[in-house]
Amino acid sequence: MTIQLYNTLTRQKEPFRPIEEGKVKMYVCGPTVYNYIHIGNARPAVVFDMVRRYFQYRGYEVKYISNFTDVDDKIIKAAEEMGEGVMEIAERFIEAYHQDTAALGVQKADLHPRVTESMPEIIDFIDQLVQKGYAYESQGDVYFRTRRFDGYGKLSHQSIDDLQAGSRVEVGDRKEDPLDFVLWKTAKPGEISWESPWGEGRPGWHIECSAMVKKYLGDTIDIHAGGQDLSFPHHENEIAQSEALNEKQMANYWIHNGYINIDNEKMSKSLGNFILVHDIIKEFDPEVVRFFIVNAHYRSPINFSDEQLSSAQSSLERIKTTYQNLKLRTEETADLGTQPEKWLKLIEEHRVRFVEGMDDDFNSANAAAVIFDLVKQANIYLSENHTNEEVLRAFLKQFDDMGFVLGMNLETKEELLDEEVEALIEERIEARKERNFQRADDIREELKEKNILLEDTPQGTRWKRG
RNA sequence: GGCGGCAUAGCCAAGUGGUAAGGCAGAGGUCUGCAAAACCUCUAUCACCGGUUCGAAUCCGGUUGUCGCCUCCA
Repeated sequence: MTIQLYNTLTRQKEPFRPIEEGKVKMYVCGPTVYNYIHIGNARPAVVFDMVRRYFQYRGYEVKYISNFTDVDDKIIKAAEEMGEGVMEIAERFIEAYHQDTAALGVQKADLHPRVTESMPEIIDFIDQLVQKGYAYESQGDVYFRTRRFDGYGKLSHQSIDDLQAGSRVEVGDRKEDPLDFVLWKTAKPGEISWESPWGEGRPGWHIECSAMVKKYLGDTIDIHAGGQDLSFPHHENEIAQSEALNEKQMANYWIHNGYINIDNEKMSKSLGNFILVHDIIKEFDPEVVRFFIVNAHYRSPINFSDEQLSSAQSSLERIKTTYQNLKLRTEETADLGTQPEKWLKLIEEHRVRFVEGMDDDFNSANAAAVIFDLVKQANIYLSENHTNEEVLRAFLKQFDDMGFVLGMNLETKEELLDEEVEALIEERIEARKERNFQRADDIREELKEKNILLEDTPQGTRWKRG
């Protein structure tokens, strides 16, 4: 089976065929760093991390690049408001980005190139477009001649005339045509700027990705990804720039994640209805947030609410409890289970179903359903008196693999309890042996107030944090 | 105005031609000293109308609702 993925370019699912056997070159548009990231920004980070993990799981070598836009109008504005330098602001929020995404289980990209570190390539890119007649200088700005590029609109499936008919296309008096977009902006006095053949200035927003993709991954890459709102105009413009210059298809597959909504409306910085990852992880475990995101298909819009997160929390708890119980049982089981073959076969069937789910355009919602099915089977198995170590390990291995792909670490950190609590648990075990249930219940109640929940299982008393 | 998505149980969410995955919540039962966890059982004909088909949530046409893109945005 090959992996099928929905290509925005063709609007259909296509089998994935890499440019180079066994390898995936992938570029994901990263954030403009002038604030903490919100949940909407977190979604592409999480889902494309999952895509990357799945390719890894399937044995591909993935080269994954994600940029930082560290100079642009919004950062300049933020810098003015906060009375800080542009570079300082960017640096601070890049650091915060790494912290927040790491909390969400996102692996770092192989490279996180920044605009300010790619200036020679960007300038060179623009220069070549000018030489080829695809761009022109106008009072220190440089614009792309949109109509010159034949395929314009092929990603967003809009005809160039429809776009022009849209009333919102900005008409700049420096432009030859309202559809033209800026590649290089001349600097206002005092603004951060770089030298160029067209004077002091800085890059327009779209050119950076074209330049970085070319520099780090080449003229044609396998997958270019980003949020749905980037498909137009950002990705459309990237295609125009790159393909005008390179005369090769920029990316074979374009994939876009759906929005995160609040009260059914798109979460966005400009609407102001956003929730920062930074804040939400004070309330919910970051892995709950990740599970919530991964539990829906990446192209579907999802509504964000505390209620939904609580639901995700309970769901995740179910998986973890079973995983824990499997672990516990391996420590004390003997190899005397009956019919191990039957169970090993069943686990294998779940493995196959999981792969089928993920192969189908990274359908993690279906993949998650497989996990829950396996949880149920594991629970049934655990209720048997005799278990077999090989089977238990096979269950654990399968959960580990699926957890890796979805980015969930099912292992709980070994936490130590303080001596006082330790002693109370011991006392309670004794009390129960003596059938002094009153005392046992009192202790359980007392520990509950300390957020430590006790569970009496056939294998003994277990505790967990509430 | 142009283009596109979505509409499945109380909530969330898969399913794109053969009679509705999974999770959360709820009800009943089993197990347990009790509780927790777990297991078993129960809860939908898929917005509406019409068409194609032996057969449609799934295809086609229309209606309604809703969201989004066409402007910075993940």
